[in-house]
This record gives sequence, structure tokens and C-alpha cells, in this order.
Amino acid sequence: MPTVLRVAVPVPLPQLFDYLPPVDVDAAALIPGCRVLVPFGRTRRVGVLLEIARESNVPSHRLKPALMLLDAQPLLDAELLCSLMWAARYYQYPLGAVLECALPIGLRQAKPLPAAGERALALTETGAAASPAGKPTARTNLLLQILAQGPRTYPELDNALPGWRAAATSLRKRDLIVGITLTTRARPHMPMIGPPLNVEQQHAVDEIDAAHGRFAPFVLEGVTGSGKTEVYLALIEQALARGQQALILVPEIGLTPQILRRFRERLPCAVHALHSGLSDGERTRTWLAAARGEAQVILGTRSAIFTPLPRAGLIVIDEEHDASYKQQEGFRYHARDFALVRARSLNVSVVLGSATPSLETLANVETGRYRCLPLRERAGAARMPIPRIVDLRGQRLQHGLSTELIRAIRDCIGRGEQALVFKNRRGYAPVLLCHGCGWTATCTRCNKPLTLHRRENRLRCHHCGADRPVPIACPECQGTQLQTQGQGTEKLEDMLIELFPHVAVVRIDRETTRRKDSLEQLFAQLTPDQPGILIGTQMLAKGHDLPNLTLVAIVGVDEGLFSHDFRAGERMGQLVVQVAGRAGRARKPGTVWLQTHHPEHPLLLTLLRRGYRELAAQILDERRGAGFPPHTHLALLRADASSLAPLQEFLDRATTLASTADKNLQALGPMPAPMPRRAGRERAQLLLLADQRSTLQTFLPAWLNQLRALPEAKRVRWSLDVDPVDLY
DNA sequence: AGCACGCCGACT
DNA sequence: GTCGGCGTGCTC
Repeated sequence: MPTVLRVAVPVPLPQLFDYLPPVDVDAAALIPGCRVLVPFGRTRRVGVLLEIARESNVPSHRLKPALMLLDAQPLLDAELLCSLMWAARYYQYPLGAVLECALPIGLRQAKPLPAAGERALALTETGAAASPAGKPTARTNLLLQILAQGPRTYPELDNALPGWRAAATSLRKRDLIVGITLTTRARPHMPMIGPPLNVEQQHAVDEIDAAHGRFAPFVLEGVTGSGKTEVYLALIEQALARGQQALILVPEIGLTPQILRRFRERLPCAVHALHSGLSDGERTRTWLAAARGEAQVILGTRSAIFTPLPRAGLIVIDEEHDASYKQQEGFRYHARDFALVRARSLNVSVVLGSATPSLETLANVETGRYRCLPLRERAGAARMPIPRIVDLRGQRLQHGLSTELIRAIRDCIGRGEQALVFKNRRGYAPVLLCHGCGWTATCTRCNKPLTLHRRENRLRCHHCGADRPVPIACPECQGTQLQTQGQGTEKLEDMLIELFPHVAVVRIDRETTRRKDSLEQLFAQLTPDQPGILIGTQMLAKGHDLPNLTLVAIVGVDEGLFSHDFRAGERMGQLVVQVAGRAGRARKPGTVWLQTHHPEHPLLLTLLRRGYRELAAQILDERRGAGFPPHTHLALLRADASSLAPLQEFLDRATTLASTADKNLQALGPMPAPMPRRAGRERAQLLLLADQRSTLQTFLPAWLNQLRALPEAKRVRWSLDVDPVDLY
């Protein structure tokens, strides 16, 4: 009776592939979770062994032997493998592709594993004997001084001497230092002592800790400044004391050097970062260190949820409402939802922290599935800011700012305090038009207005990235009176510099933060006890602590109130609360100014009079009436093509197949996508809605098989998004 | 996804 | 006469 290996191969095909065992490999060495190198078509691939079967449905003469067993021990443990298999099923994505996504790039190749332990630097004999030369403050000399006390790991050097890498390169060339691998665990250091926990924080810690050893989801609901991080730190310390690992997820922009530094200062062990800025090698080493149980604290963004945790003790999702936890292409998983799945199979507590929990999470609190632990007080002396509405109707505006708001900023500056102006639109102006004939600069590939970037004198499409010079004259009528409409952060910056020429004005958006570390450098331009003005987009909603910031102005809430997206109201509320949270973190009280043309909008009024929780309750009610999530469940079939006809044909066929399948399933569409044309391609979609998750989960696999078999499916690009967050 | 095979246009 | 366009078919 032959042994057959069932292997997940990294290709976008839903099935597994069967192989014979590699020649000369002991049957006992074949363990699920090990990688195998297999011949695949005319190439070879690294797959993951999932199952050892007795027979195969494939005729035996077509079975090829695997080429090589790549791991002596399973790379993916049973829990991670099982959770990933769940994800492949739930998100309707091929298991081979899911596993590929979960493994760091370094492990997707048939290469030997990097050496265990942490990379470190040490002095060579020459280096130890050398006497200092050159400036004593030069980085190279500082690095030599540090290493004279013994080898240091890369994270330790990151803390001790920012910018050490360049110095290391030069010292390595001179053979004064050498890269080594420290196999012993980094020696514990004395952590800084944190502030004492207040009653609510201590209560949260006690409640969560009391649940340790079993699956228990908690929501830590606390406004900015209420000290959620202190609760996380206390819980991590307790996990460490039990010899367990902790995984902390933060949103993409949340993984700033500050939070990493804070964790490193406060925890007695190495804190491993996992984010897109790391090299493949670093990610691979951290992943493997976690798999061996050596990495105790892992702090990462979305994809860090795939870290193996053989000694798991705690999972934290900070800012759980953040949309960056949902992967928006390929394997469209939601890291927060997947964290719940992992926590359940690991038998650990999971903490969802937010000042503005998602409606999905609040619905789970309502039904008692999640336990909510509120932090109502702001830690220390910080106070909630006072909200003010500026009714823009009939007002004369100066580049989009009302006289009242400008006066308030002037007063704030006059008191020596700082102001933040939030505008969710980068560039100078979102529209450039001809005063003579009404022509507007439009992206031909997206049919949307181009944004003027005046610093670089370019017109850019924010949807497809198209980029071209600004015309001198109107291409239609040759008129030269081209003018802008609306305002972006650049224009606000110009205007505020003009109004307040003696005050530091700092703009923070994707343009000004393109370089690595530039976010910190920009914040550094504001002296803490001096007046200053910050202008920026989303990026400002979280991050740096600004104790002297007392005024927050939100200049573009209206865009969020009337969007076609059913989540617009929820997003508006979250954004306002998050941005507002930046004010009044010190002793001084803060004020939040909201400029709007719709001061009587019911969602805005609820938010300002009763707060986010009431707003959420109101939206949840509306969603219940409308039959929308979280009370129902969605799957979105998206398609795009270079012309409309094949798109229509494909989605029509898909709709027919869906609407005859199950009476509990509603097919909404096909309809044009909210952006019907993007980057030169036509876009349309079909939304499926069901009361029960199980209705969708039963229907989707069969439907996808039917779709794959359609001849129309080959003429379009299409994808399925389970639990979509953006219906774009 | 790759990677091949396969049948029609402008070039050394 | 060939190089190469991307349509379609397969991968244990």
C-alpha cells in the first residue's frame, strides 16, 4: 500500500496535490506542517505537507515523487495549520496561497533556515585592542564604546544608538567589529517602572488575568489618554511571568518608533517588531524565534497575526476598529477576526482595545460574547475636550476656514498653545478648473478630477497614481485663468503660514512623511512649550503625544456624512473621536472645532451630545432596520475588465447562479462599483447578503466552483471578498 | 500564478 | 522566411 503526501502548493488553485514520498526519506520524518520541495508542471515549488494518505484519487502513474523534505521539524505547528485551514475555508482562498501568505518570504524558498538566535555585533580582537581615534562623539566611536562592554543585539543597538547601521558598516570594513549570532536568550534588563494603575485599569487587568488559560475575548474601551497601553503592559508582564508569549497587533500607522520604544523600555525582555519596513531576513528570524518559543513579545502590524505562538499567553489588538487590519487584496483576511480564531484554538485571552470600537465588536458585546471593560477616566490630569460646532452656512470662508475658527486658532497661539487642523485631503486642491470655459483637469483612466500638487507642480490622480505636469493654459479654450477649487493640506499650510508667520507650521501627510523616520522629525519641529500649528490627514489621528495641543479643528466632516458607503457614519464618528483625542492630553483643557454645513445632522448631533457609544447604538439600530452588518453578513464579488460587455456578462451569470440557490440569500446587483472606472478599467460588483454566516459559508464554495467554470470568467479579472469593509 | 503550446503580423 | 503578440490549457 503506497504512502501518498497531500501537499498545499502556492498556486491560486483550491485543491491539494498528491505526491509520492521523496526517495530515501524515512516515513517517520514525514510530519504535517513540514515543507516539501515538489515538481510542479515544468517548475518546482515549495509546498506544505498537510496529510499522509494511504491512497490518491489521481491515477498512480501520474503521481510524481516529491523532490526533498525541507524540514526535520514541522515549520507550522498543529494550531497554526488548523487556524490557517479555517481561514482558507472562511475567506474562500486557496489553502496553498494562504500558507504562502502566512510564511515569511525567507521560508517560501528551498533554502536552509537562518541560524537560530539573534543577530548581534561584537568587537574583533583588532577592535578590542584598538585605541579610540577621531572625534569621541562620532557614531563609530560610540558604537565601539558600547561594544567594548560586550556583544549587543540589533534591537539593543536600535535603542542605544539610532543610526548605528551606517557606523557598523564602516567598522566592519576596517575589521574592528564582526556580526555574530547570540544563541543564548538576550539577558534581561531592568525595565522602567510605569505609573501606578488607576482603579479601572487595575480592574481590567484583574478581570482579564482571572481568565488566563482559556479563550476569553475582552473589549478594552477607553478614550485616548485613558491608559490602555498600561493595561496591555501589565497583562504582558503577567504572561511573561507565566513563561508565555504575547502578541500585540497595532494598525499600520500605529507601529511608530515611540510605541516600540515604550514597550522596550517597560518590558524586561526583547520586544520583536514585525512590519513591512523590515528586511526579509529580519522577518524570517523573528518568525522562527517565535516558532521556537524564544521570542516572547511580538509587536506587529496585520500580517503578524500569522506568527506561530507555541507558548501563547495573550493576544492584543490595539485600535481594533482600524480598517488597516483588513487585507484589501489577494487573501482578504481580517487580522482582528482571525485573532479571535487563533485565541480560541490557543486557549488564550484576546483583548480588543479602542476608544471607538467597531460596530461588529459592539454587537458582540451586546450579545454577551465579548466582555467590555471600560476605562472612563483619562489618566493623570487629562480631560476630554469640549466640542464646538461651526455652522458654515452663509459664512464667508478664507480658504475653507471660517473667521470664527481662525480667531480661535489665533487665541490658542496667543496663549502659547498648539493647534491641529485636520483635513482628510492631501495635495493643494482637489480640483483644477478653467475659469473661461469650465474645463476641469480629469484623469482619463478614472474619470475623476486630478489633484493639484503645487509644491511639485504636478497634477495627480489619487485613485490610480497618474502623474502629469500642470498645463499652462486650458487645453480646451487656451485660456490662462486656471483656478483651484476646494482645499487640501498644502493649501491650508500656505494659508496658515501667511496668517501666522511667526509660528511653527508643520504639515503631516503622505507627501511630507515619505522618508523613513520623517514622522518623528516633523513632530520634533514643534517645541513642546511653544505655540505651533499642525496640519494633516488621517495620519494625525494617532501617534505622538502633544501635551501643549489644546485646539483641534476638523475641517472636512461633511464628506463623511453623505458618502454612499453604509459605513460612512461609523467612520465619521471614529475619526472625530480619534482626532479629538489628540487635544487636552495635559493639564490644559482642549477644544474641538467641527466645521460643517450640516450642524443639524442627526449623527453629528448624537456624537457631540451623547458620545460615540450612543452614536454607535443609533447606527446599529439603523443597520438592523436596513438589514445590514453586523446583523447580516456580506460577501462581495468584484470584477473589472477593459470593456463593459464581458463584465456585464460575467456578473449576470454570477447573479443568476446566486439568486436561484438559496432563498435565505439575497443578491444585490450587479451594479457599477462606487468607482465605476479606475486605472483604465471598468468595474462592477455583486453583493451577497445573508442573515446567517452559515448560509454564505455553505453557498460560496459551490458558487465559486461554478464561477471558475464559466467561460465568461476568463474574460474578466474577478475576486471574492468575504466580510468586505470597503465596498469601493 | 507560471509556463508551455499555438496560430497570425512586421522585421533582420 | 523568423521573432513575438497574448488566447487557452494544465499543473499531483
